[in-house]
Amino acid sequence: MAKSGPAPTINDVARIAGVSKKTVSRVINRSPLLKQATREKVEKVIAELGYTPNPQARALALRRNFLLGLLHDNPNAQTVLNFQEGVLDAIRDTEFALVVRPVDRHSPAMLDDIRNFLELQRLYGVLILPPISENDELAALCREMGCGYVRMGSAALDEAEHLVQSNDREMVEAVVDYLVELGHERIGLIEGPAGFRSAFERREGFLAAMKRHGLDMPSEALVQGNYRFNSGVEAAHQLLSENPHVTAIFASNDEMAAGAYHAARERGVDVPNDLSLVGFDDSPIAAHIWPPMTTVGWPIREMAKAAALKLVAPDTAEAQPSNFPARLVTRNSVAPPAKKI
Amino acid sequence: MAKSGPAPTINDVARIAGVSKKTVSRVINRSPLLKQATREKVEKVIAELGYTPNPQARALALRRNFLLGLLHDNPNAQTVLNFQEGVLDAIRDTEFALVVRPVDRHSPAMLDDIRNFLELQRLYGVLILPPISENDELAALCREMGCGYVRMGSAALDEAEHLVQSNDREMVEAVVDYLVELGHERIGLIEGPAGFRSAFERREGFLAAMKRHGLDMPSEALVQGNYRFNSGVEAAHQLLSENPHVTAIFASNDEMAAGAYHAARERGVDVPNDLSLVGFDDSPIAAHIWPPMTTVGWPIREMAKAAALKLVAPDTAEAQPSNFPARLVTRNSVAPPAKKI
DNA sequence: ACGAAAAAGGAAACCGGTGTCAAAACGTAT
DNA sequence: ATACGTTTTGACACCGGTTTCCTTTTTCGT
Repeated sequence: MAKSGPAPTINDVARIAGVSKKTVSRVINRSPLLKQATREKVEKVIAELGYTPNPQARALALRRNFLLGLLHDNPNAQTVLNFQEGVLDAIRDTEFALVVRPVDRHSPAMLDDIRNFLELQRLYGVLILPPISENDELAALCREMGCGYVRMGSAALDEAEHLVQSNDREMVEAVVDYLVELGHERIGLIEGPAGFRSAFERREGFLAAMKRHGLDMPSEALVQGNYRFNSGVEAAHQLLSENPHVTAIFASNDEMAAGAYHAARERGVDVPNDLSLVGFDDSPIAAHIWPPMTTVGWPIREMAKAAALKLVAPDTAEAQPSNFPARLVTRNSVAPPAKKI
Repeated sequence: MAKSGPAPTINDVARIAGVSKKTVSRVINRSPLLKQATREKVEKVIAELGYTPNPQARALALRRNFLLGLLHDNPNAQTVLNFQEGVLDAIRDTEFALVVRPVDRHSPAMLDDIRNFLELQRLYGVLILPPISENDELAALCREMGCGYVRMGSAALDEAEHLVQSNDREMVEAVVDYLVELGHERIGLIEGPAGFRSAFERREGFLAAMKRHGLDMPSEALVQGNYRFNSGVEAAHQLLSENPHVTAIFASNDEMAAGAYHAARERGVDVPNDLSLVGFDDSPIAAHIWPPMTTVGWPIREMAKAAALKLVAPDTAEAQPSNFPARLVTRNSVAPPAKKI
């Protein structure tokens, strides 16, 4: 294998193999109309030279590149990283690569930034993670710029072609069913921030299930957080102050649920004996906090893989589902409610 | 602004502005030898057309692209993500983009995988995160392939040009000093896995400080973990069983320290009154666990930015330090040792 | 053995930029 | 007006692939 010096090009291969560029190109692209002997001759030279096609030249000639983008503004690092790994699962051993782009949801220039980014890089397509995946203007921008896109979301945000969906609402209903089955009747909700579709879905699932069970849901039992740890602390304090008879709290994500643990401990409330807690996302903190937290896990890595395949191999991805089932991860933060005094 | 259709090319701009391609190219590249009037004329057309140079064509002509790679195999998601953000800080508003590549340290094919990746993508340069940044073969591979690289590390792994370093050893010494100052004398160590330079540095710092203070360090007070939560649980159990008089434990990272919390709770040992715990990394779990954990934080985002600048703007990066100071983050997992019975 | 169809391979143009080098335009001194 | 040195600008080749279109070779039926 040739070590250093300028990398061999298709011309070098063609010259040494005694064929034309086009023939080499045919070998690379597995064109079927090649004589076996020719193919082998060229392949031998390719192997000897350690030739690899120049991706930039290829991209220019093909008028498309092999870059997938990941747009995210996700408060949960583990989620983002798992997603990256899932995408890599899909594109490993292909010529695609994944470029990441954290964005600032709160910046008024966000859309312009992304437009610049897309213009500059001319990506093959982008994958969009919640919560910004819920931004319809962003999707419109992608369409306008002719950039493929797939959105992850907890609702039917877009056509199946552009969507990989989890069923948050259903899962939250399952959480409530589980708590009710254990005997809980006064259940508090720490919901996520306004404007987040996932927060909306999770709240609606919660309220629907409470209603279905004929349980009372006073407005003081619903407090809003912002998906971050600290807001969970505050929300839990408020909820428990205003509503001391609550025996269980569902928080819209694990960070806030962990905040609720924190608040409970500050108040001397024992989890799970005095108060059951359930989170959502199955992020690492859920497993590492004490006692380990019952939560809802969604198969993010598989979803990421499906999303990437929708872009790079839409034909096979049709076989890939758009809707993914989450599952309840039962650990030790839930117990039957304490007996009334 | 032109909306759809094929993107305008340099030829379109040249034709409409009535100049040659080369002149347009000069405008784009801010060549100083252009008449002001010409420049303005061309700029006007560029603005009207919404023209952006095709990055692939540029990359081909310049024989280099504008892609930075991030190679990592990091157990800590938050660290990786912070690093990504730091790199983005450096390359925002430039034409560079960041492509990520998680690798599997345990795969025997790791180096081949990375070689393929580098050959395929022909990146401008790569940033390498610990622990794989400690792999010298990987650095040699980058050099061999003519790919720029910068390694993050907790020791002098490479020349300054290729290195951004944290001073783990010093910081662990500071941790021990802090504990000793509070009165601790029997301090346990949960070290990281063999083969990790950071684990080595942290252990050496620990042992050096203990020796400096003239403190005894029985071999049972040193237990090895693998940087993961569960190993912290086991290590702490072992350590506390074999060495019940220990009043403080330093764990080589926060995950393992969190595991030690877990073990302490299982044993009915109160943190911090019966046992002080200190971690390393200042990952989110340190702030979210109860009681909040004292740990060592390093300025990963700034380090990432410096690392990226070393690749894309080495002249300015010379001004960027290679060595970054960490700092002790004191929270509530440390207290003076309980009085002897 | 012959002709026609099919298969295989090559020449040249093209993708959209940049580098080289010479020509054109300009300014100034003669 | 002419000559000359500087700025500005353009023509053309090139980066390393792919595509189009056409020629050459092979295969095969009769």
